Amino acid sequence: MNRKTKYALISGLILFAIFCVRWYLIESALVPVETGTTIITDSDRAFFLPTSTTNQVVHHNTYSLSYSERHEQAEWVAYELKKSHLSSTNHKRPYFEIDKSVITEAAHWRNFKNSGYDKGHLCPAGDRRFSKEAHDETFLTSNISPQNHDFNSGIWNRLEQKVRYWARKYDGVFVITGGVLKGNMDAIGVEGVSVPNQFYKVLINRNNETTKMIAFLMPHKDSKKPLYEFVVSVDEVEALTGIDFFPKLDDAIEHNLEASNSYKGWSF
DNA sequence: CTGCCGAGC
DNA sequence: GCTCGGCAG
Repeated sequence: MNRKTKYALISGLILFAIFCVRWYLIESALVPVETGTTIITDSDRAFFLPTSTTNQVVHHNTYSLSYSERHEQAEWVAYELKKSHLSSTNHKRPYFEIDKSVITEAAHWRNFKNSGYDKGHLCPAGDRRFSKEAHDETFLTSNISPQNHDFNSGIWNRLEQKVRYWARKYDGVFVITGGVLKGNMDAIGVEGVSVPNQFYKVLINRNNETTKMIAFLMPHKDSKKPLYEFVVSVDEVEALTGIDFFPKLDDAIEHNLEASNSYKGWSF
């Protein structure tokens, strides 16, 4: 073996080793990775983004998410719902696609086939009707969680409609939503997508001088109860999920608002 | 609105 | 495999 070949071989091995180590670090969530189709710079979305407990954040054009490889779904999905986003345009529902921006590989929709669970949107298609691109972007498997159909089309749907109502009434809200990926959960499909026992939504609205927030925590089952009975403090959702919701918000404001479970200022 | 599924190509 | 259209909560 000549010198040149030896050099090529060794440098190849080193590069391969680096690749393996990097992959291991990403897979075990030891280093943060940030990927996606867009770069968030200076916007409300960048400001209101929660922390990631899984170290894997993906930015799409109209929403961001933190992916949990272990549970094969997002631990949160975050997006702005502006008043101007609200639209009655109908789009054809496309097929769900695997989110290629998820490095550890997002789940295949086949996991949901015959599972008895809906492919429940986290960022609802109904919130992204202002363009075909935005609408289709919600049909990624990184944006869905297994949901009981009665829950999805029932109380969860009612909550999503309430969010649209507030977006119109209060000139936009920022939404963070997901399943609580804790405790003993059922799992579906070959890849074992976890079925959350609870789902949450955290909303914030900032207008001129005032900032207000509200959080909901719901058991994964349908209910006829009024929505306000599911209001909790943001602190409670944080304690449950380990997610820090508004790390960039002024500490004093953050502390007060997150401790409150009052829904004053949010009309039902 | 939220979805699923079967027929037909 | 994909698309259309019907059906259900």
